[in-house]
Amino acid sequence: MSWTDERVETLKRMWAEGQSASQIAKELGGVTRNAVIGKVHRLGLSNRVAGGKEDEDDTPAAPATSAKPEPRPEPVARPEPAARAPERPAAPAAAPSNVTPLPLRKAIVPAGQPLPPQPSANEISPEALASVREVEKRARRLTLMELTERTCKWPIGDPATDDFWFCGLPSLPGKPYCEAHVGVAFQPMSARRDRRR
DNA sequence: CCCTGATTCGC
DNA sequence: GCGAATCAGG
Repeated sequence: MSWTDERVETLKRMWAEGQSASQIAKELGGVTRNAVIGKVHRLGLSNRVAGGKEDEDDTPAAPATSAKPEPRPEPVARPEPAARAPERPAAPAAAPSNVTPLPLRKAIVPAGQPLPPQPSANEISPEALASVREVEKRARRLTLMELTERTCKWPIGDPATDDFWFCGLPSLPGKPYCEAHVGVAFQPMSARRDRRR
C-alpha cells in the first residue's frame, strides 16, 4: 500500500483527532503503526506545541520546566444544559464567602456511540448475574479512551454521573466483553423462554 | 503484559 | 520516501 492523498488525509485527520498510531493503522489497513508513525514524522506533524514557533536550533538555555498545557483535544462535546431548575440557595451566613464554582451537574455525559445492551430487568441466569456483580467490584474502571480491543467494554454505572466507567477486564478473544459480561450480553435465543406455565 | 510515540537505518 | 526493528517509556 502506498500513501495516496486520500490515505494521507485520513492519517492527518485521525492524528489531529488524537487517535493513536495503531488505531490509524487499523483504519487504513495495509500498514503497521510503525508506518503510520514514520509517516507522521515525515509529514512533520508529530508533537506540535500549541501556540507557535519553537526554535529548532540548539538548546541554548533550556527552560527549567517543560510546560505541558495538556493538549488533549476534548473528544466529547459537553453541551451546556440549556435551562435548569431553581438551584440551591447559596449557603447562608456561617460559611465564609467561599464561592466554589462547582459545575454542579457533572456535565451531560458522552453516550456518543452505540452502547452495548444493559442488563436491565431481563431474564438472566442468576449465576451470570452473580458473576457480573462480583466482577464489577473488581473492574478496572477504565475510561472510554482506555478501552482497547482486548478490554471488556461493558459500561457500568450511570453515564450521567461520575459513577460511570467500563469494566476493562480482559475480554474474550473475538468478543467485546469479558467472560462474565459475555454471559449476560449474549444469550441464546432459547434461553429459558418464560418459565413453565 | 498490554499499550504509547520516537528514532534509526537499510532498502 | 518508506517502514521494520528497536528504543524508551506508561
